[in-house]
Amino acid sequence: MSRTAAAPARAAGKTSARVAESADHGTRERLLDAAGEVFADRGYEQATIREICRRAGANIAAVSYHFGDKKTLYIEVIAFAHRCADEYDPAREAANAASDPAERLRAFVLTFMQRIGHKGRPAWHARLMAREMASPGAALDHVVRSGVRPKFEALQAILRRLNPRLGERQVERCACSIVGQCLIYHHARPVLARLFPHLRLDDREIAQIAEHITRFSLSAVAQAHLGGGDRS
Amino acid sequence: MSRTAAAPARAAGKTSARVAESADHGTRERLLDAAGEVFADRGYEQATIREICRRAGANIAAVSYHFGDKKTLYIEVIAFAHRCADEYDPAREAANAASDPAERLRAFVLTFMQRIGHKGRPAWHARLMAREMASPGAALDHVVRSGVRPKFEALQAILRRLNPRLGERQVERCACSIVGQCLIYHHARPVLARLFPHLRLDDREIAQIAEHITRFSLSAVAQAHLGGGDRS
DNA sequence: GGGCCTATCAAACAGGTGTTTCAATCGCGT
DNA sequence: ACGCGATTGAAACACCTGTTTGATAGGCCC
Repeated sequence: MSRTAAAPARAAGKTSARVAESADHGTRERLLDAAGEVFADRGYEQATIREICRRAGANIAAVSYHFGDKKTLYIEVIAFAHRCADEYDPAREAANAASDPAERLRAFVLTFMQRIGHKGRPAWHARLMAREMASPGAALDHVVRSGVRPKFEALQAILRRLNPRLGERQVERCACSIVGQCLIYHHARPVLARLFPHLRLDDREIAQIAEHITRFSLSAVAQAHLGGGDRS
Repeated sequence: MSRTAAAPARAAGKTSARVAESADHGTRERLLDAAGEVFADRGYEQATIREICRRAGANIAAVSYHFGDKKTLYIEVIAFAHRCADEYDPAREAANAASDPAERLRAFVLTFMQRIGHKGRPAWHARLMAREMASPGAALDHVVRSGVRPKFEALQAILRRLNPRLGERQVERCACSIVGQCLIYHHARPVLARLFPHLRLDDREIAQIAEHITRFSLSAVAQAHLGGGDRS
């Protein structure tokens, strides 16, 4: 019942090697793009295949045909977002690889905040990640493994260089503190908008907030006696 | 169509003044309790009336009868959670009213973290609030006005006493930084669980994390030159 | 041109949702 | 005991969800 032939969905993904740029480029990619936006806006459960297909100008059966499943579509959207993010990142990241740790932290926070804040068109990548972090979906493991963990370890490396006296648990908790400071502007945006009506979160303000978070965290990390727990 | 008589739901809410403790105490309150838990766990859209009624041991029509609507039930659950939280709080808060600001911050963070972390039975209040903060539902305005804003202003008062040289915007951003550090352990719990398998978030660890956040923030707030933006 | 695979379409399907309906039951005042 | 309102019960309603179906074109190679 659930798996009749399983051929069409796989066929589109495997055998269309040379058609991937002519015929497939139309619906399949348009579907990925629309799905990313809808998933980022509404969340996995709340997003409907019908709206995705409507935005992509495709038929309702297109998702079933090209991806076979809503869950599979979601996973491939995550992977697609990942590919897009990866080819946008390494330039900036490599450039700051050699600079001093404080500058690296500043760049890390600024990049994070910019990705979160931008409401612009092709910016559902970060929103999707944040959404997936908040409510675990089908692709959480994949997102964590290849998206979140690398960033987190990069941040932890920066922290260790900033203050070599920090224990491993302290490094982890400082990383959580920094990421948490950034994420609240995404997770609690509606609340913050009501609390602080003057909040606008445009480019200038995002840069200011990133600078605040950077200095806030630099001051804190510089303190050696952050302890309280085990030093592991 | 949508509103036939509207009598039964209102009748239960208004005319049952003296029955509110005998007959109503059974289903209505049991419904509120179950709904709070389900709403906190699954979120508004994902929570089903059938599961709420099943947990409350009530019929499917009970919600429609006692509250008339799923949205109305949700709003009353928020109000109910608020009532419960208010009668649990002022004791602790008043006790620390006179102590020094650093101790007040420590108490604030610890209370916040305990409420967030506890998975225990009657602890869906904070989880509900956090859930509502992340995804704005029907009762967001009410939650912010009477639930979040007072806490936030209390925190800002503490910060002003900690460092009187802070500008107003800086106070706001420091408050966001502190709340953000706490909230990540709730919003991103599944991710953190995968990133740090050793994380257990029991009472002892929550106390340690609260202590970390407190010291982290105290070090940062103590720095005078946090600027970067306007001083407003 | 004739088959054959790929892609799209409208329509329908099974399942789950919030809500309503109407009969049956309970509790209590008279 | 009776009657009446408040409350509960099982079934049905209309709607929306993801998924499947069978038909219909379109391109491509032999």
